[in-house]
Amino acid sequence: MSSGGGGGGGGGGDHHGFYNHLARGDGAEYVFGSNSDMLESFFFNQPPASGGGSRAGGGGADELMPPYSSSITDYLQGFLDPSGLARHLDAPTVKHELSLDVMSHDSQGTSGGAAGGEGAAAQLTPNSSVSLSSSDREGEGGQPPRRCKKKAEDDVAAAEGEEKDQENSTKACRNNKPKKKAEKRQRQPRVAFLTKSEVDHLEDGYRWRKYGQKAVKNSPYPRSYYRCTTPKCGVKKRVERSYQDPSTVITTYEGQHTHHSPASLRAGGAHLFMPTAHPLPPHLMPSSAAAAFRPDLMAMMHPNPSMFLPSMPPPQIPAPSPPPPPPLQQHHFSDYALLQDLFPSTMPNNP
DNA sequence: CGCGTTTGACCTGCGC
DNA sequence: GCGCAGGTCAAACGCG
Repeated sequence: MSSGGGGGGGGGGDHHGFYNHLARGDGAEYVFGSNSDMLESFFFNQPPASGGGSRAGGGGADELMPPYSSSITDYLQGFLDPSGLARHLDAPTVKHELSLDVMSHDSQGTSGGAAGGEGAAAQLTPNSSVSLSSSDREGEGGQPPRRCKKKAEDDVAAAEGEEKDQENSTKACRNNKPKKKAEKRQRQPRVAFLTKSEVDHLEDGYRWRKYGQKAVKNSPYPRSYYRCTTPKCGVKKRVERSYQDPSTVITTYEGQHTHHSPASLRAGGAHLFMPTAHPLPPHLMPSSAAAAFRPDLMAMMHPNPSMFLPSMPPPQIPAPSPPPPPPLQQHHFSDYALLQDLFPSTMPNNP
């Protein structure tokens, strides 16, 4: 509904390279990346299935990892859902993935973010400093107190044509809602993905229920809010389209699943799926980790002309002597340019 | 009928 | 304190 499906297309531009940016001050931020060009890069930078097999290599990433290695590992272990990966790869609308951004939020991140992709954009500054919080105001599966029902009142009011009474009763009811002022709203760590896709809601192996949609300031594309439908699982995700690059979908996950992916269970892949709770879609894992686990699937992820957007430069047909992969730093810079392009308000001019 | 989406209203936090 | 914008709720609605 919302976005007219990738129609905007255009702005794509040069979206090569990958992100492996990690930053920490008092908080954590990770930006992994993935696209067709960077698959090899992941291989270059990290041994498959090594302890941090899922880490993004290169740069100063490694030295930044230790404090968060467990979290990252947990996240990325969760990526290893072959069924989800396979299904994702089967989806014709998904062109390729651009990045994932593991971020943590405290209450500061809940509002007032940068215009446009707040979730992802607000955390893309390399020097950002956000505390890692693992609690949520809704607690483990605990929903906030529900508001009183309004329907009965509405019906009665409508029947009697007493709009004022309805309004009063509604407001009075809301006033009865206990307000937890002392408990500051806290967020669970978030993970944002930038995904090249024509569809907003990407299949990720979990079942989601949409519970809201909001217009995003300075963006023609609305933001959709989803919640995991599994009982006691409070994982949420937000899906929005980048207004700078309409072909890019920003998916932000919040919380950790307390269950396996239904898709992985159906596909009999549970044995491959690490039991670690995590919020991330299995198909959005760093490619090297995927390859380490499923080399067969990895082959599917290599550049394929049919998987490129019109705006994407045509894939290089391997010449008899294929050119060596570009230096890693080159990826870094092109990626940073992309991030600047996507989130100009949050990216410093120079890395 | 069950489940998921749509949509308007309301809540909440933050900046000015 | 006020206004704005993000986030959430829940009735209404649609679909299989």
